[in-house]
Amino acid sequence: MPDPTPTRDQILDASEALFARQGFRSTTIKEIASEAGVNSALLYYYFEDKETLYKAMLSRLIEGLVSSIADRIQGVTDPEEGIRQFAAAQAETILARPLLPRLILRELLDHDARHAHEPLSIAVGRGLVPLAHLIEAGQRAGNFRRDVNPHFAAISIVSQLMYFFVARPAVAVLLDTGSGPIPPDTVRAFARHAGDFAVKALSI
Amino acid sequence: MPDPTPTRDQILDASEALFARQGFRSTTIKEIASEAGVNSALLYYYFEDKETLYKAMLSRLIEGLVSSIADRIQGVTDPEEGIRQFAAAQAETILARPLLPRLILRELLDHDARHAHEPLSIAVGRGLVPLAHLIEAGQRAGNFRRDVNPHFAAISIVSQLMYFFVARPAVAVLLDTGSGPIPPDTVRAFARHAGDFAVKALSI
DNA sequence: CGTTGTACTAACTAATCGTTCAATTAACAG
DNA sequence: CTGTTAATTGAACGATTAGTTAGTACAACG
Repeated sequence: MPDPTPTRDQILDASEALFARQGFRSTTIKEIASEAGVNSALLYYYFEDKETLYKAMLSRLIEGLVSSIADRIQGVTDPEEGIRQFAAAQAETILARPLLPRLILRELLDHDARHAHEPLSIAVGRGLVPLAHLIEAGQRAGNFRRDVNPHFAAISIVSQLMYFFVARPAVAVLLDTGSGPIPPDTVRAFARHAGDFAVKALSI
Repeated sequence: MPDPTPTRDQILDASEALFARQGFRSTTIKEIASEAGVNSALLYYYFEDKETLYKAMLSRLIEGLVSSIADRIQGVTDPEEGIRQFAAAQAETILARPLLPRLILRELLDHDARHAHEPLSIAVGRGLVPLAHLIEAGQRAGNFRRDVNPHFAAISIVSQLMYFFVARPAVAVLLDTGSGPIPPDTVRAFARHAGDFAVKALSI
């Protein structure tokens, strides 16, 4: 991990936005350079090639990501409260960086492509572990049903908000929202629903 | 919708597989032609250009899709049973055509790109409507909690299996499955879990 | 047999895009 | 100022790829 410089960060910011919106292959070096306000040759001064730039961008992303949500449920002892917190934290993380779900889903979809970056898939998978532990704790405490696979349940919980954002065009049809981004109030309402949905599904 | 011919269908089959795995931009005309066993210029005999081919492939997909899952819950009167049937139908549909979720998610992600095809997003959104109706029926009948938004709940239900498939690399990390496709038994087990999860979340 | 239309192909064109490189400017130490 | 290194650029190269064109094979039909 090389030292961050202002220009280098501008390039990473630009590539994050464009890769999220358009994907790896549809995003050109010149587009990124233009968005970052620099000459396209400069990207090769800071990064070896397009793929390296992409992976550097994902690495920077992972650092801030894994901690952000997992930390939020670290101190929580009550499993029910932990699940609600998790959903809320997921929603706030995404609201703060709306491009995140698209970036992650694209990476998962392109996992077997040449430019893929295993660490992200692994990080996403590992991000589910504390959630599964929380559910197991609830089962041991007698609050949650024991006939539920904690791993499956963890997937069910994260899937809701992920899909909600990524399937925005379809969700907009159903909710009759406009074509722009989904209003933050609606997002928070859905996050409360998702937490509630999971807690009710798990509780005895 | 032009008359289907064997060669035309071969081309559509090949493009479906390749677009699902690699996305629109990463898939070349020659690749599709090679997979279909024909010369690349022949694609321009049957289709105007790459984008038209892509849209034709999606149109063919939608026809068989919307009916397939929606029909399955058409005759069902018991809402609880309907939700379980929906999850099972979703799983069987995907098991029969494993490329479906990736194709749909890619299209949703690329919705604002040039090659996008609104009809699919609309079809996916509309596919949720009968599910929402089922939940409303359950609420009226007094079986389901009334403090749940039926639209939100419909999203929660479909999201589970969608994410389960699309996030395969991350799911594999959590479940400690290998790198290949997830075993059908595991898929069906998750589908049962998803139906159960939803029913328990909704029931009073 | 000649004509006509359909299915199909090899070879080419034009444009795009990742990448390189020589040259220019900015930063700054002595 | 001067020399040295780091940061930045314009212009070009080479590879890839969507799309075109001109033509061939062949069946149907008169």
